[in-house]
Amino acid sequence: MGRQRTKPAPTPPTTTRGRRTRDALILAGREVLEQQGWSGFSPEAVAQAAGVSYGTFYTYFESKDDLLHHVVRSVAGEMFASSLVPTDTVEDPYARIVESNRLYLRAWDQASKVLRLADQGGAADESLRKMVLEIREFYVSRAEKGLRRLQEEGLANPRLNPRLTALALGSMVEQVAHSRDSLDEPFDDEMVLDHLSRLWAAAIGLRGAPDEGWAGGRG
Amino acid sequence: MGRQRTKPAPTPPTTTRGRRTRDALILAGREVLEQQGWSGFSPEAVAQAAGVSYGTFYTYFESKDDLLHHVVRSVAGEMFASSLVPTDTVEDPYARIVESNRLYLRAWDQASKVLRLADQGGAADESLRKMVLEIREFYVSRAEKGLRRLQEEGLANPRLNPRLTALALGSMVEQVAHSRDSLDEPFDDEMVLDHLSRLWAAAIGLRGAPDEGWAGGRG
Amino acid sequence: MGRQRTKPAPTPPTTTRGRRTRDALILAGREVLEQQGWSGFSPEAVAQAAGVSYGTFYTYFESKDDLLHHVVRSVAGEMFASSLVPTDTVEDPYARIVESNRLYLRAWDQASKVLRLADQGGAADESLRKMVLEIREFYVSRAEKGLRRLQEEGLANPRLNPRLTALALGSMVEQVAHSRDSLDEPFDDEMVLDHLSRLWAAAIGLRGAPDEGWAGGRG
Amino acid sequence: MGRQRTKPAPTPPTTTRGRRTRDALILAGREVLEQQGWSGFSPEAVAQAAGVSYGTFYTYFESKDDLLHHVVRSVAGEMFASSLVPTDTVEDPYARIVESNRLYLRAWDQASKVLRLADQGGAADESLRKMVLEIREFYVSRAEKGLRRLQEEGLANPRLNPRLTALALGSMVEQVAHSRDSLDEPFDDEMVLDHLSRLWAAAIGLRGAPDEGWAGGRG
DNA sequence: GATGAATGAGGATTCATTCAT
DNA sequence: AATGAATGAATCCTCATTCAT
Repeated sequence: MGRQRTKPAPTPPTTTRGRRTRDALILAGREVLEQQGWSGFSPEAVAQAAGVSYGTFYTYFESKDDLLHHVVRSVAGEMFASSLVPTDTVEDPYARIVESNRLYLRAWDQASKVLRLADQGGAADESLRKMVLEIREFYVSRAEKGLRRLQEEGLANPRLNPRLTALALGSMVEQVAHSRDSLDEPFDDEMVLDHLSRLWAAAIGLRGAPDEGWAGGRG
Repeated sequence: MGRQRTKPAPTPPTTTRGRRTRDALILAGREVLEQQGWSGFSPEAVAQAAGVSYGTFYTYFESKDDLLHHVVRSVAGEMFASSLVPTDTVEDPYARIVESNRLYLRAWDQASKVLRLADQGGAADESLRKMVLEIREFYVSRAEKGLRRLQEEGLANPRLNPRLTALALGSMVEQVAHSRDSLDEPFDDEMVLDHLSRLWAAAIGLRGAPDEGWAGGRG
Repeated sequence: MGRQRTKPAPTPPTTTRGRRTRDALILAGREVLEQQGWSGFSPEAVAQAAGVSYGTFYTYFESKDDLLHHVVRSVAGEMFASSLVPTDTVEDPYARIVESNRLYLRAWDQASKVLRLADQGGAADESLRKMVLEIREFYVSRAEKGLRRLQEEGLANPRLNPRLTALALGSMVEQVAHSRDSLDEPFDDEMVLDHLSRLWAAAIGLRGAPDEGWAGGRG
Repeated sequence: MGRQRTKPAPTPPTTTRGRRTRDALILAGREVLEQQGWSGFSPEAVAQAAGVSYGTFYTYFESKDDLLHHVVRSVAGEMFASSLVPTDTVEDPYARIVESNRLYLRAWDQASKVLRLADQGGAADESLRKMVLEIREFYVSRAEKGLRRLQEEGLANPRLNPRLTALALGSMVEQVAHSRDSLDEPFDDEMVLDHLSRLWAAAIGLRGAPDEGWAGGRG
């Protein structure tokens, strides 16, 4: 008797004002998450940070988790967008590594807080974890392809497993990006980028890398 | 003059039975944390996992946070303990890198879940974050010293900043240890250890490393 | 730097409905306290007495103690308000004593339960005790001034310390007001008021008091 | 089938050691109550104050309330004991008032904290309230008898209701005894006793009282 | 759409009391 | 008789979500 009353899933806003409020909430959610972590991430705090009242939150989002998804998706989207910069035009392999790392470093710098949180999941949410894995996969497989090509061209150590190597070196960049702001140490951006790139190049035995045969020739 | 009604911080158990219960709670806390994350980490769940009633929880710990501290401290203690294995007896530099990585990898494998959670802090607890940083620092500075010595002996690339390099390569190992179990991929332990060590050695330009002059001589 | 995660002190209600609910809770708190004492004074009981759910309690009060403060403040406010009745228009000193006592008696009658409880403090709360002391002080110092004037006019025994005397006689009235309802005895209001006033007047040796030279002459 | 298992009501201790422990607990209970009020009055706190372990508490007392009864009974007993000092030997009525007040004041000084607490009852315990009333009654009826005799002898105002008057003046003394230590003011014991007695005497119109016809004769 | 008051299930904590040693 | 660990019902409080205006 009577229709099953499910919660009226918030519809996308139709007015400009609605869209603006919605975007403000997503942005505020991200900020709260970055600055206060899980413990501060409440609908109330987010609404307040966005400058709207508590009730408005539920005008746009089904639940707290719903907002979280939108936040993560937004961050992920940003990462993908930033990675679309074409690096293939660069000819020099080492320069390409530097550019890749620059992008990866910058992207993780922005996103690491939110993505790490998503990785461990408030409610052990599988779909969030997946999203994070997809992002990693995107970068890792790009690095893997790059390495494989270099190996084929005889410019990199062919004895390395491209997948595992890409994973390890990507891990290096990601973790440095993340832990950098926990440090007291004053490594400036360029120095970090320079070292990561040189370590990366040397690790894969890149021909023509800056540190190749660092002592001016081998024995 | 206003008397301070502080909660009487639980005293350490005096009997054997007490100590056993307490230890069981810490262990159970760790297991719950590893298996269920924040969301499952409740005094009740921990007490149940330890096979005691939840009232007993408060016989030994002031609060949920108090237990968390003890869990983290215990994990940290384990990491330090495992690192005390003397590697200095090994003569060959590359073998030493392998051994170091084996230990680090194994240690993080055990501890990474708890430590990552602590890093992001349930209650944004500063002291927990510090504990995690201390652990990292311990390993990083050990790697730093090792690298510095190799540089002095002319066995590693002297143009690398030892601190930053140690940080980056340590990050690589830590992050691989952590992300390994999120992966579908079947890289076995020895293969991972082998690659990480070779990448590490190549990255610092170690003389006599397995991949040195990987193509049997440079063009 | 360690961010302080303080509970967001409930904001005063902005709407009429809110204010009504809040007031109802304070009133209910007082009733519960009067009728059931400490042991019945729970957020749940108060909310129920106010006809709202217990969650609502925390919309307006930080804690049980917070409500207690508001209740006491409200009672205290009432006492002060009731004391603002001008008695200075009355010319006859004895009539003035009677009026003062009538007010004091009535005020304590209303308030004594709550104030006694506050005096002994659920949480040994210093600020509550202070509030009670302030109320006493208000009445005592008023009586003190009255007595001093009578002494100056030669209408009261000048050998009495005005402060100590006011304290003692005020104590008499307060304690009678309080203990009256513990008694089985059927002293009606007017009789009590009459006796207290006559005792008071006689105690300070008021000229022209009802019982002055009670036997129609000494000697 | 088997006896009804009621809790084995603690038997009075048989050994000297047992009696000593028991007494220590009652004394400790009183001290805790005086110093910390209800909120601090826990079996654990009492046991600790008595220097025994928590469990021992229940060797001697059925429950927390049981101890409370014993404490109150002990305080009451002390009050009664102190009142047994014979004052009837004193001939001068005013001197007798002074002596009575001295005893009452001293007795309440000791006992007021505990008795006030008992009066309001942790668990609204009727029997405790009764005990307090009995104590008051004891003193009040004694004062009442004294007043009645004085009235019969033509030494006090016969128009006063002896019962109500005794109640009021007893209230004065009791309340002053209680509130004295809340005060900042430095009224010394003798001064307080002196004023209370003179106010009392004047209030009942005692012939031959110190302040009778304070101005050296009436109109 | 927006608001903020209201809701109550769920989680943390206390503490009087019991029990095994 | 003494000890102190163990128990769990009762209590305080939180916070995601709903609702009346």
